[in-house]
Order: sequence, then C-alpha cells, then structure tokens
Amino acid sequence: MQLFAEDGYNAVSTSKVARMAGVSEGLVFRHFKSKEGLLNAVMEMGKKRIIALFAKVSEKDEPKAVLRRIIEIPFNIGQDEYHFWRLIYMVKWQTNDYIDSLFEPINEMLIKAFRELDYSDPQSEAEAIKMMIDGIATNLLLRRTENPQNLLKSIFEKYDL
Amino acid sequence: MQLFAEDGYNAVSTSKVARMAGVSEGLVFRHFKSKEGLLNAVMEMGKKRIIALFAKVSEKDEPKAVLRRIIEIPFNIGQDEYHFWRLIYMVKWQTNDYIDSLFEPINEMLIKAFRELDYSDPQSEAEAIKMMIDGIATNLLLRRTENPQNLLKSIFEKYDL
Amino acid sequence: MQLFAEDGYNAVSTSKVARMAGVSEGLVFRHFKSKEGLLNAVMEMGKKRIIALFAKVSEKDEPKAVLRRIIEIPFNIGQDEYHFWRLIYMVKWQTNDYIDSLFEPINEMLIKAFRELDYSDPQSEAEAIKMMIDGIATNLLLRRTENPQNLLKSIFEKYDL
Amino acid sequence: MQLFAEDGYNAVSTSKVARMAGVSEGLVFRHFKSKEGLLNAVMEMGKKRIIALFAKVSEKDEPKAVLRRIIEIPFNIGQDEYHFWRLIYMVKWQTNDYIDSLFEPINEMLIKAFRELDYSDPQSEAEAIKMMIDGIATNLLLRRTENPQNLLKSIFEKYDL
DNA sequence: CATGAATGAGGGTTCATTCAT
DNA sequence: GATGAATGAACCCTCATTCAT
Repeated sequence: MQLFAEDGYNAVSTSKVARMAGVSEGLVFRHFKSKEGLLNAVMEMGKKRIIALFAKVSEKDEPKAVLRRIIEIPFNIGQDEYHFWRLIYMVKWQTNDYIDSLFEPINEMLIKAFRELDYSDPQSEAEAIKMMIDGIATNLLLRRTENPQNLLKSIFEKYDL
Repeated sequence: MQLFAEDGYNAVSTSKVARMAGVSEGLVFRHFKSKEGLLNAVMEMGKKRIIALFAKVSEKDEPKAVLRRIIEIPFNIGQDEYHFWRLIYMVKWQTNDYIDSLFEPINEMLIKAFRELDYSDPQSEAEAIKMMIDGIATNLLLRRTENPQNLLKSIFEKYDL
Repeated sequence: MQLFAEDGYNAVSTSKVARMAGVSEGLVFRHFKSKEGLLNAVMEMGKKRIIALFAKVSEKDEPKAVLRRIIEIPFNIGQDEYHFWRLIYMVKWQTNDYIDSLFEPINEMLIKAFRELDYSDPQSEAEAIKMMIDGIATNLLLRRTENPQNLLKSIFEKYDL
Repeated sequence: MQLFAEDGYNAVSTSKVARMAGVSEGLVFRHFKSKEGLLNAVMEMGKKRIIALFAKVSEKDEPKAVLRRIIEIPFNIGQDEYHFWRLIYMVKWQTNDYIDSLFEPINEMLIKAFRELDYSDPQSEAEAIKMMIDGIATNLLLRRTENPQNLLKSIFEKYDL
C-alpha cells in the first residue's frame, strides 16, 4: 500500500514490492496472481478500514453533528490511513473506476442531514460537500496547506455549524 | 496532451505518442530531447491557454462578480481545455510539483475580493475556494457529476452571489 | 570475453552476447547488472588467469632466468589466454584505465633482476622491457609477425641471455 | 581526427563531428558519403603527415644515425601528430587493418642499416625495433611514462648508438 | 553548396510473469 | 509453500543515413 500510494501503481515494480516485503518475487505472483491482483487485494484491505471510519459517523443522530463529523473526516487523516487515502485518490486518476461505492453511505447521511435542516436542494448540497471533501483531501494529501484548522472553521461557519 | 491526460505520464510510451502523431519515434526525441521534455512542452503549451482564461477574470472589478467568475471556471472547462486540466491534475499525483504558480494570480484576486466583502479571514476563505475548485475539477474531470448547474447554484447561494 | 576481445566493448551489443551465450538478453542484466558489469566480471575472471601466469616466474631465482621468463611471456600466449590479452590491450585504448596493477609484480621482479646484473639504471631498463612486452603483445595479437622465434632470439642476445 | 583519436571510432557520433566542425550533419555525408568515408579521409590526411615525417630520416646516410632517428620518432610525437598517432593505434585494435604500409619504408631503412652494421639477422632486428616503437608509442600515447629520456638513453646504449 | 527535419534500426535496460526445483 | 533463474516484450533513447528544400 505504501509503495503504491507514494509512487503510483505504474512506477512500482513487483521486484520492489517483493524486496520490501522480504519475500521472493515469485511468491507475490503465487499469492496475488498478477500485479493487478495485488493492487485489488491492497484496495480491499484498505476499504475495510475506511468503512469502519465512516461507521462512527452514523452513530450521531443530530444533523449538524453529522455534518460536522463528515466534514472533519479529511482533516483527521492519520498516519495509518494516510497511505490508503493517497492510494485511493491516486488510483482514481489512473484507472477509470471512480470509487463511488465507498462514499455511498456518506452520501445518504448527507442528504438526510440536509433534509432535516430544511435545505432546499439536499442532493446538490450533498454533492457540494463531497466535492469539498475531495478538494480538501487532494490538498492535504499533497501537503500543501499550512493551517487547516482555520480552513475548517471557515467551512463550519458557512454551514452554521 | 491527450494521451498524457488520459493515461498518465508513465503509462504512455513514446512509441504510442509517435504513432498517434503520425511521425517516427526518433523525431519525438529530436524535438523534445526526452520524454520529460515532451511533457514540459505540453504543459507549457497548456499553461498559456489557462493563463489566458484567468486573464478574463481580472477585467471585472466588482468583488462578487470576481468570485462568481472564479468559481465558474471549473464548470466551464470546454473540450479544448479538458485535456489540459486533466493533465494538470493527473501530474499533480505523479510528480510532487503541485502547480501552485498557475493558481497564484487567482489566489490574490480571491483574497482581494474577500477583503472588500469584509470577510474576517480572507486568506482562509481564498484557501477554501481553491480547494473547492480542486474538488469540482476532480469530480467533473472524472465524469461523475450529473447536473453541475444545481451545484453551482448552491455554491453561489453560500456566498450570497 | 571472446566478443569483447574481438570487436571491442562498444561494438558488442548485449543482444549479441545473449545470443552467443544461448540465453535471453534479460538474463545478462540479471546477472551482471549492466553491460559494464559484464565487462568487469569478464576482466576479473581473466585477471586471475594472468596472475597465475605471472606467479610461475617468481619461482626462478637466477636473474637472467627471470628476465628470460618474463620476456618469453608474450610469446607464449596460448589459445586460452589469447582472448584475455586481446581484451586487455583493447580496453586500454577505449577506457583510460591502463591496467598497471596487473604488471606491478612483473615490474618489481624486473628491477630486482637488473640490479643483480649491475645495470646502471634498473628502473629504466624495466621500463624498456615492459614497453617491449607491450610492443610484442600488440604485434602478436594483431597477427602480424611471421616467425617470432627469431625475434625472441635477437632480443635475448641483446640482454646476453 | 581529434574526436576519433580521443574517443574511438564507435564512440563518436556523426552529430558530434558536425557540431564540432560547425556544419550541418547533412554536409558531413555529402562530403564523405558515410561515417567510414570520413574516417578514411581523416586517415589519408594524416598519412601524408606521417610520410613527411619519415622522409626526413632517409636524408641521413650513416647507419647509426638512421637508427637513432628512427628510434627517436615516437619520442618526438608533437601536439600536432599526437591525435593522428593515437588514431592509428586506436584503429589498429578496432579494425583488422594493421597499417603496415605506413611503416614499410621505415622497415627497409632499418634492414639496410642493420646490414651495414653487420648484424647477423637484420630482418629480425628490424622487427624488434618496430615492436619497440609500437611499445613506446602505446605507452607514451596512453600517458604513462614519466621520464622518457632515460628510457631513450637506455635503448641507445643497447644498440651502441 | 548547405541545411536540418525525418527516419528506422538498433542500443542498453526494466519488468511482469513463468516454471523447475 | 517458497524460491530465484529465466524469459521476452516493451521501454526510452541514440545514431547513421536520407532527402526535400
């Protein structure tokens, strides 16, 4: 995961993977059939972690709290999930599989929250939040932003949270 | 540009480029010195188009109009600029050169506009807009969003535009 | 060794090497890392043979016998060592590594012998012999000389051997 | 000549030649037909200089003086002839044309001189001298020898010159 | 006479994948 | 299960040579 996330799928050779894992190159193919199989396995592994992450959000019921939690998600990317997030966004641009499925539960929570807050177009609002998350993630993952906390505050204000 | 934008720098072979351009592979190297030289040339070419695009914004003086123009930018990515935008965002994830310089003029316009509108933290607001643009571009370029116009409206409302 | 010796390092393609060895081109690089690595391996291999050759000389103690043995060396280049000698002299002209180290032990034996024979400038005499060896090798390796035995005799006479 | 002499025929690209000569690459081929044609022209050019060099020797009649002159030749390689000599010896190892023709006049002078000095095998003596010249040239051209004058003296003594 | 754009074969090298052990 | 030697296709790039201008 680390290698794929840092260098991109194409730039990582299977020999590098094997070396880093401390096994023979042959073994990689025995287990994962092909390089792509390895990628799939890695993605699957990480998906579970992300889903667990999203699960925590749904516990809260109060709509504003839900929004807050969701918007905070990309700001709280820890060292552990860092590689996986980077991988996801990296892969998005290389394969054409936009990993929507991952964000589907989030999507529904957003719509529900906006509806409860009487927004006129909950669907579009949800869309806007997801885009914002993409934008935030893009920027944070590429290490550009200096003080994300101010940014978070300014977003919260926009939604009166 | 099209090839790099669609498949990513690494995944495009110089022979593919040559074939698509209808020339010999050797010629590519005669003109651009190396594969990276070709990328640079393509980027430079596109930069000019982007800069021209941004130039139009500065003509307007009224701060709300400026904001509107800027936010609209990613929604108006035409067929012509499509490949270049995709290329920029693609490259961002493959090399570590975040192409900030391109967005620098936009950044200053944003800060100025927010200041004139008496926002309390213009810097962070500008940051937020740029992230939003990244998010919007990411989504539109990966062909995910169905009706972007609603989305645009909902963003405008947020800033009372 | 044979290919490098006959055609010169530059003129030998790795594909030619692979074909002649009856293996795939990839394997050459797996074993030797690069074309230069292959050259080094070949040189190292041959060096050992040469050193073994020189070792025989030192057994003799009597100075004139030592001289005789040393001068005879290039005349006795066998089919086995032929390629390696050719390689050494070939490489000398292509890289700037004059392989002096190989001849260092010989050099000292020569000086010692000339000193014992009361030559006035043993150093220069040794130098002269080494040049002669270079000359002889050059000529024999390029297959020019017809009857080297007469030549050997005439050299021996010069040193009263 | 300089390029070929320094880097070897194979390592010099025609584009390098053209650049160094300050002309277009096409012109090189217009004049010399091919890269090999260029080499031939260069060789031919230099041959004349060498022959002129040798011509001076024949003026002297006294056999010992002739020998001295001939043996001195490689010691007097000037900056002008340096490249050509290097080229000749370089080429010897890359093509199989040993350029004997060049040395033929020298050969005959040597035989004549040794005969006049009543050497028992003038032919082999001439052979020995030529080898010595090759050895000396090899060493001087590869910049190894420190004080060639001592060496020259020690050779002269050997022939009682 | 002179240019330089264009070519195509071949250069060294990497890499995903296979397979005997 | 695990290895690593072996493969061959593809990669980026160089180069001698041609040819329209």
